[in-house]
Amino acid sequence: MSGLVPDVASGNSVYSGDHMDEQSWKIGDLAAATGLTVRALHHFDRIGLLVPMLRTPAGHRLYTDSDVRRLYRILALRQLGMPLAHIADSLDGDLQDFGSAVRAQLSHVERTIETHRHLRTRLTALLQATLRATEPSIDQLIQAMEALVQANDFTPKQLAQAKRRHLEPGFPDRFAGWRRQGTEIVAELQAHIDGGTDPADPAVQELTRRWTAVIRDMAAGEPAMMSSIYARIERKGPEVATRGVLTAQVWDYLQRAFAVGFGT
Amino acid sequence: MSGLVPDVASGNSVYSGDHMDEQSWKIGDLAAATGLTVRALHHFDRIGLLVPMLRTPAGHRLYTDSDVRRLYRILALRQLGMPLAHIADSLDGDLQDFGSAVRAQLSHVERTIETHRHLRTRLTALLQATLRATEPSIDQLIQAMEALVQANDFTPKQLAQAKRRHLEPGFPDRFAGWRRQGTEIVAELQAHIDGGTDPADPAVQELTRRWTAVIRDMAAGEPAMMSSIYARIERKGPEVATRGVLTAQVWDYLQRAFAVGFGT
DNA sequence: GTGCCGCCTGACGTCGCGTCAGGTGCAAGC
DNA sequence: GCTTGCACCTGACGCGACGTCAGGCGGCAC
Repeated sequence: MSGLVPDVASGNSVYSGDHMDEQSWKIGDLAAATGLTVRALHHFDRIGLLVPMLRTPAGHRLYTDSDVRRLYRILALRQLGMPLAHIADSLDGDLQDFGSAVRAQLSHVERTIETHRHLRTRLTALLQATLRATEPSIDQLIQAMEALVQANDFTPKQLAQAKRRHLEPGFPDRFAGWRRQGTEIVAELQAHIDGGTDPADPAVQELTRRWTAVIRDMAAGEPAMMSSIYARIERKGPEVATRGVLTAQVWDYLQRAFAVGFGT
Repeated sequence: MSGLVPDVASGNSVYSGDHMDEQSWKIGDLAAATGLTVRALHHFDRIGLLVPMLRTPAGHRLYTDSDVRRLYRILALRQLGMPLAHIADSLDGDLQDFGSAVRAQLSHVERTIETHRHLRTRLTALLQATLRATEPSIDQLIQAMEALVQANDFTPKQLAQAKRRHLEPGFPDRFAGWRRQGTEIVAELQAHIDGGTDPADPAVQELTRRWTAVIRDMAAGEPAMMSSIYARIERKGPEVATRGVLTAQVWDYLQRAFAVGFGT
């Protein structure tokens, strides 16, 4: 990018017509200098975003100094993820347009981040619920997915089963055990966050496995139930759904660690 | 969604041909029940994702029970943001395919989140640098954008000016003042984070304004310099770039607050 | 003259549909 | 039997930012 100067020495870029002294770039040189493709510059030309001021008699595009300056601005705005049409409006319009275009882009980016955060939650939950369970059958998969998609937290069947388990002898002790283990894991994760540990670190990955084991135990090994638990966390928020065990910060970190772990 | 049962009572959905007892849905009913459009179901048919098993003599599509079950699975996977082609592969293939498709989707989502976080940083930085400064000229805009795009932190000109300012009398005091104010603002933001305050809250918005004022003061009001500061934060990370004043968590919160503030 | 590289234009494909346009099926009211 | 109106059909274009041919021309080295 910083080497974007006219290639006068080689003579390649200078149109040796009437205006010997005017600097101009051929499309290939400009593409190489900016890292764009020739096709992209063709495209910019076609849509009127960057129409080169000169052509050779043979019809070859020649980009002048002012064209290159405009291209600079285009690339800067493109780096912000702005649509080319908005870039054209901004460059041809006034500052007012520019401000609103940037704001529109910002709110769009913000929405994208939010929706993808939810997607990530659902994806990690699904992997959690199925792929590490013993022999995940198609039916279990479907149930897990449906649990994720459903609007309410738990199905009547799940509630009935939960009630039965609730009445089993020793249940309160097991429940207290889950809380204790969860709190421990969260505390260790928080320590890693404060220490700046990478989520891919083996110690963190081990913590994710311990976390999964606790949840799986709570769900009695049923993927659909595990999905429901994660769906509940997503909808109610980590603090409410886990009654204070999990914080938003740790939950985000945990998911990043999951994502890394599954990626390998 | 939960009301997805064949509309037998009205008789609308039953093909009264040879198989009176077979339940089937017409495309409009199915669309209404699932919240999809008829066009989307046409599309699924066209690409082979969901081809209804029956047609009336007139060529109208009739979706059977098994078609509806398949549609359920399709929608569940679509909720995960998966491309339709991958959905088809997953449903027609084995569990292995499914697992890798989910993992691929997860890593894709993770990348999207990361890139959009960077975009958000650049956008807020640009708004910070230009739109609240006094009369942001086109040249200032361009400079601010270039500062954001450039690979190195500060331009030689900026470094020279910084050195001059460094030697001014009273500079160490002003510098200490910026640090103190920054630390205060960060502490208050952290309190809001812990308290679960919405980033749109007026108190938080006021803190963003105070933050901007400090940065603007540091940059001597020059948009390009402000951009460079934010670019530095993005590249080096908040902790390193601010030498411990700003944490990653507060930085994220601050940007969300910016996004909300500019959106209004 | 010939070969090669760079340039040109035009057109199709991507992804997930939305949105017409033009035609048919089917039930109800006249 | 005829019209009205709604649901359905197929086919085609559009979006966004280009990638990827296909077919042909320009210019330079040998």
